[in-house]
Amino acid sequence: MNHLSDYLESPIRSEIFTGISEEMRPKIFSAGQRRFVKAGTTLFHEADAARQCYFVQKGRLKLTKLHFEGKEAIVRYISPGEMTAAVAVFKKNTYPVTASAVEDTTVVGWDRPTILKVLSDYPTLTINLLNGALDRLEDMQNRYLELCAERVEQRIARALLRIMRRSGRKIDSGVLIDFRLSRQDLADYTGATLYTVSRILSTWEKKGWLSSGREKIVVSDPHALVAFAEEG
Amino acid sequence: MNHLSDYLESPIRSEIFTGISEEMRPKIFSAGQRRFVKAGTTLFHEADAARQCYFVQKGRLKLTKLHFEGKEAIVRYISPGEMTAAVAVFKKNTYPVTASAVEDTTVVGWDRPTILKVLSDYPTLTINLLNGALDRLEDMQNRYLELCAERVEQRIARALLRIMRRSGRKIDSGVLIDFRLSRQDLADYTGATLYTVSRILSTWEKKGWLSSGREKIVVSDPHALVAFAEEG
DNA sequence: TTAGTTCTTTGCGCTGGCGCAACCAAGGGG
DNA sequence: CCCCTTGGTTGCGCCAGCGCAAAGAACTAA
Repeated sequence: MNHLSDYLESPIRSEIFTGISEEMRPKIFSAGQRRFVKAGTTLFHEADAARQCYFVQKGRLKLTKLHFEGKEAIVRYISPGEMTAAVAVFKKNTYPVTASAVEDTTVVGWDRPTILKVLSDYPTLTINLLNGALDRLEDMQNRYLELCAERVEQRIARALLRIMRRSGRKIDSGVLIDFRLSRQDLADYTGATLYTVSRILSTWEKKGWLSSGREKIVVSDPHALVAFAEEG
Repeated sequence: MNHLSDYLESPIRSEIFTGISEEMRPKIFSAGQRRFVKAGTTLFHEADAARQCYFVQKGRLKLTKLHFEGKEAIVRYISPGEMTAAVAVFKKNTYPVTASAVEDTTVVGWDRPTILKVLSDYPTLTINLLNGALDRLEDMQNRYLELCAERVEQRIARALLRIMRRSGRKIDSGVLIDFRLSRQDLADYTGATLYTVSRILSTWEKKGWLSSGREKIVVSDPHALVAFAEEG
């Protein structure tokens, strides 16, 4: 028997602070600036000069890349406890993505001189950052392979599972994805279109695998989705 | 007037050793083991325990990921002066990709304890590794966006340009891609099929943009390719 | 409550690109 | 030199998924 909670990750996983004692963390945070990002607004824009890197305390960020006409791809969602824009620390570059808040979000931001100081005080942090970058690289490579090798239906199944694992909340009827996620978002995340996503979710709803509303999805049978994603 | 050489990168770019004095480099190399990888053979396999990371001295590696039935995706080509499998250093993980030699290749490999020692002796190296990982992440994100937003023709154009920039050699008739690159390889690199790639290269050959033979491509009009890739 | 906006659903027709099949061309080993 | 393997080309049919259009549903502001 499979339990719904088997499909969820532990709520907050600040791998970034692994090896840093609890007492030190407030000191690190106080070196940065806390900032509130209202739902729907933008924290930083792709191609802007990268001045700060951020830690998400509460809420959720959406990282997107825009293609020159119209289409956008969702690169990743950032949950509480994760960092983003590490690029701002090490490269005198521009942001490679746009970060916007899916819901009201609070972040802590450090500018380059500050974070460099912090990193030299706590060398473990550099290693943790590198680990994070390697994780994201691997994740991206996996999604790239899926995009090459699988058809839309499978990719959507995987996307739902991936998002569910990181941002799912168990409720009576199944696992609720606990932020606003539209058909368009899922399409941008999987390289499909809004129409196709809508049609596929409809079929799955009829099969009883999930139930969905406006910008809301509850996965009621994750196991069926997994089976579907794995099968040929 | 555009010169062909405008489209090429400088031949060897060991960003990994930026900030490390020339005298030190032999010491770092001698801490590792030199290894010869015959064309067509495999240096390491996806999912094997990651024991060593590698620096390519000569030749060329192909990094691929295999999907469970059949299809494979080319994640990246590694040219002389670049490192790969940094994951072996920091994570007690498995390799996320397979590395095979496209041509006869020599690498230097370090196992975890050795490279950790080296890194603590030369802290700049850690930063350089992180920089490299961030570059590759960005590259992957770009290709992901392209795969979502563009059609095959454009992706193939971009792929050719990308490969040409890193591995092109100027000859009389244009820029020669200086390793064996089959239609299948290009297809695996762009998420297309062998047939489609073949058809597209044929059309471009008729237009005079390139000339190609068995596992060989010479781009004679890079500018036309750029224009094609950029246009809608 | 109403009007306006934003998100979703679904029918329908179209097409980019896949993939088979059959054939051609270039190496390479003996 | 010939044979055999490996890679490339091209015609043909097919279908997954796109994208328009039009209607419906849910939220929002006034």
